[in-house]
Amino acid sequence: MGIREPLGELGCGLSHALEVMGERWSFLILRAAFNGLYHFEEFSEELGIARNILSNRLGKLVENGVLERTPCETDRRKVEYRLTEKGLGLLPAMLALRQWGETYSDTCNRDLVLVDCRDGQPVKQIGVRAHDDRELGWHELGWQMPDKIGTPVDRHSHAYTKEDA
Amino acid sequence: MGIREPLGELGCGLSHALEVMGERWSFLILRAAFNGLYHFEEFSEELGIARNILSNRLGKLVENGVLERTPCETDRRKVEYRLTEKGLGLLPAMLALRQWGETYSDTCNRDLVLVDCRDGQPVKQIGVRAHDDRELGWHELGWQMPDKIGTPVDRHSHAYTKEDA
DNA sequence: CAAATATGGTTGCGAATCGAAACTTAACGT
DNA sequence: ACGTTAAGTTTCGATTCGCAACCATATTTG
Repeated sequence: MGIREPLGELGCGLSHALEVMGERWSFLILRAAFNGLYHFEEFSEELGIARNILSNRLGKLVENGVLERTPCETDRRKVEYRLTEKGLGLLPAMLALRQWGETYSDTCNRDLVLVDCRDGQPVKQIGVRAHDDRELGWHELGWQMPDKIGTPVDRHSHAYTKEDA
Repeated sequence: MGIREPLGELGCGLSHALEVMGERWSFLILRAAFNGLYHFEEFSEELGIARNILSNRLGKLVENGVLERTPCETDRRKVEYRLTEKGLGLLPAMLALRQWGETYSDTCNRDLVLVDCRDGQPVKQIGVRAHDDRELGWHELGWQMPDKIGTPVDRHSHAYTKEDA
């Protein structure tokens, strides 16, 4: 029956990431946190999310170490949700998603550009880089076992199968 | 009532990306597609996802231009789902998520490393880069209006508010 | 050709999750 | 003391999910 298998059994880090961030609203809450929102009511108002869901998601993000929950010193009704280091580590993933969305949506808002605040120049499109900084496409990539690193991979010689994972 | 507001009203490209990829399983289907799976039964077996949900997700991914659905030439019972250019464009986002998951999960599988298949060297950690390739953290970034690009941004001089968006 | 099998779904139904609004609890502010 | 604000919790109906069974078509087998 409808019991949700944790998804974490699917092996790779992606599954873990999705367990933490894969629910509706999680990424938008994160975006709001990146944009400097701290309080429950701020998230609620900004996102228009139902309060019970917001409560649940914030709890889960805290539980998973993405946000830190601290009662406010000056006003003890308030609670502050702040990004942890782990949460900040999601910036590349979030930005990559955003850039992808911007590239392929014709309706989304492009009024603000993410820039290097030192010089005001836009950041680069996020991509996959080799150790020597070359940009790599999917066809230039392959999976290798940790003990065989450094051995070139004959990509596309075989399709992916369970045995590979 | 539980009617799902499209989320797309939240402005930026992230909302659009989440509308396309934000549902449970979507990213794992994509990962499977990147790993060379083409057919309904392959996805079904690999992921253990319910068939109706798989059908629905594949349909949505096709509808959104991430996958292309083509009946197989040689066996017309079969259907091939292949990544489009738009779908391939999700590689950085997916990899960033995976890397994040690997960094912060202690249980996930690290038996395979993504490498540059030319030389077998692992790819770099995905990050945000300035136009001159410096790596940037969140505190070095700011939002700028398109017509003011090139003007340094005084980050953190003000918190994010609705007016900024 | 008929029957069996493979592939890619669709349908029905119960369980889990989501969403909106009302309610609760505790802390300020005056 | 009284109203207000902040952060949730509860309630309840709507939606979605997961499982199993069923269906439609194409291919293989006898």
